[in-house]
Amino acid sequence: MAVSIKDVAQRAGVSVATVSRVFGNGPVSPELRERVEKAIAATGYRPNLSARRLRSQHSQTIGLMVADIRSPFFTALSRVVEDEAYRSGMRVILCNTDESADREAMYLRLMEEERVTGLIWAPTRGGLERLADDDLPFPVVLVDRGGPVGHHDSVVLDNQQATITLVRHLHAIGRSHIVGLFGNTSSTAVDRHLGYISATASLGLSSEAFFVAPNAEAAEREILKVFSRPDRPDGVIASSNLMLLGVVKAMRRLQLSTPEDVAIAGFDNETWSELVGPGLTVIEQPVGDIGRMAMTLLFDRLKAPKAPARKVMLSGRLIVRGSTAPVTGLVDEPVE
Amino acid sequence: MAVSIKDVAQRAGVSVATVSRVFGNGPVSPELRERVEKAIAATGYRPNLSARRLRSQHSQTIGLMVADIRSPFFTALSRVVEDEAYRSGMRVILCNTDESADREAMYLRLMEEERVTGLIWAPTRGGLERLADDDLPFPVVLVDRGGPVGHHDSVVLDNQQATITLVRHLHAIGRSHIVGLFGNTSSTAVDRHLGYISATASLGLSSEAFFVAPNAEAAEREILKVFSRPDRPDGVIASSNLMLLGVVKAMRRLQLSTPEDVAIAGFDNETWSELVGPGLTVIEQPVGDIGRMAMTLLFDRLKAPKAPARKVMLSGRLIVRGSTAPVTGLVDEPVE
DNA sequence: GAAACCACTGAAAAGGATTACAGGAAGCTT
DNA sequence: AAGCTTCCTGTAATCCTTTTCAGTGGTTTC
Repeated sequence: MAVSIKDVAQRAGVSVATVSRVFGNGPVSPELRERVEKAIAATGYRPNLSARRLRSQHSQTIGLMVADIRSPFFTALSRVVEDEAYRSGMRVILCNTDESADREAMYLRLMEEERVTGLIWAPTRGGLERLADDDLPFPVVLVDRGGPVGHHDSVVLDNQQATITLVRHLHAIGRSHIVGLFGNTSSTAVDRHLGYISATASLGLSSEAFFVAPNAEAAEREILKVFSRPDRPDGVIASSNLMLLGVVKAMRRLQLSTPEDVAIAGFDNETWSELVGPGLTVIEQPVGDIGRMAMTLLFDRLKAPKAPARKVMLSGRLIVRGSTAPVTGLVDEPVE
Repeated sequence: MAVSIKDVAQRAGVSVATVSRVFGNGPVSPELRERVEKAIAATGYRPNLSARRLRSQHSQTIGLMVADIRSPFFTALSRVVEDEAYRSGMRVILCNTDESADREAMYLRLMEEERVTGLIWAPTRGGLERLADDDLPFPVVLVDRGGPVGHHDSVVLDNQQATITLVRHLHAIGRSHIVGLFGNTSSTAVDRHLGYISATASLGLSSEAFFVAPNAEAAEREILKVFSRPDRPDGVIASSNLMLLGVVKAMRRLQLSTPEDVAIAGFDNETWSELVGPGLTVIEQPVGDIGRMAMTLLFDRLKAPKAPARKVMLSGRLIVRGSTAPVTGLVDEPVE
């Protein structure tokens, strides 16, 4: 049996309340405090967090639910959230939903059982819909994927604007047949698609969007299919990091060169983004700010449960690299 | 106040013991079971895990301590560990130590307070040393970084052999001046360095190793320094994924081409490894197997606390890509 | 028909902390 | 010197479950 607060109290010749107060910074005379601290050191006592949580009725735990921690954006996000949490003496429970609504539901139940203080969640579209009905016993901050501002706080990239920026950029370097490749599970893709539609329309460009599972393999397959048609696009915008990699792979497979034959761009900046092919043009998400803002929204919500929901949109930053470098002699200009 | 087991019992007209037994699959008559289940559904009751853990004296929680979840190997590892854990009804507490012994110590204390069932840990060299003294109240499985088989189970790549494979491969494509770049915090780097020494020696090659912080920036700086000297190496082996990216960056900066001027190779295969530069030659670690084996060792250890410690070594797989493609006309052969 | 057994069920005792409450000693005020 | 604070300290209740133990009623066995 592990040493409990009772053993420490006995050894220090004080009551358990006093030992507890030494931990909780309650009023304890210097003399007793020292005796207790000695007893703690001697016994190697460690407070039992389950007991503490049960009695004090707060778990000091927040949940983090994402599709897959291996997706670079979520990797970075989780690191920020964990750091912020530990800094405030909180613990994080991480769940990978794999974009499955069933797993989301299962993990939501787990969150309830853990009595989490709050949840930071990048929901699927299905999960988002269900969330409207369910009312959960803890505050939820949606992250990365928000939907319209409704019952819950959220912090997302300004996806629409970011995609408009990408389309405009491709247009500016002389591309006119730009296809969009989007994920088929998240609201993020919906917003980015909206931006794509709006930008192509306002520039008088053709508009053609494809929705696939948000991973490299599906993206590669789809692009291979699209590019097997006679009228080849000269630009591709991919809605995520991994999908962009799929596009690059497809280009290799088709022996098309970037940016000469096709200019490509996407989302999320990583260490390797500048090293893939001629360097990938991307919208960099301020993932640190997103994570910290999510935590801030969560803590604010805990203080003011009734305050109106807030939706925070952060802007992305366009990083231009070789994959969208201007190519002279393209399109109308005759090649020498 | 949330609904507790008492409320459910009352509503179902049974004792709390019966409700508890419904969850624990104890003996309950079909009739009562149904009444209880109805009451659970009606009240939306969720068992309180803190109370359960306190009473039943097992936390169903395992700790996972790694340097940084953003390091690709650890990202993948954490995903495997989480999956396996949830499959067995366990939860995972993830900690990022940033290679700091202080943070390791701090998180070890946290693990004790959480009463974790066991810990999977990629320790720093300092942490490994301290571990010999400390005796922790839960089993520890070392992963990725093992040191000599001592008091604890471990599962690691056969780092020495893997590095020998890399050196031999570079030699086989005609490189003779191969430098090694290793991390300065982990035992992994020590083992890889050993392999490097042994391979270069047995092949009669020069041997020159550099130890830096295990990230892209430090690696890039070091390589820039090394390559500013008159006698330029024609091969580089980097001890991790991120360091290899640093090497690639340095090559770009120096305007050296790969593999013509310098062949480079490293560790860990990622989605983007084949897309960086001409494709990166790497040793792929069986990270899925490593994670699952770690869990297996942990569970075995729980069953047999006194059994002798086991050290499992798994072999890596060499994936040859463009960064070490044979170049005709190199070295001795005259260029036409 | 008594004994043994079986399958359930409930009352009550943990499990290890926090915290409301009350008490005691010392220091101040009047 | 009585009365009031102030500052510590200890007692005991409480958080929500699981689990032991002691039935209870019914069935089988001899």
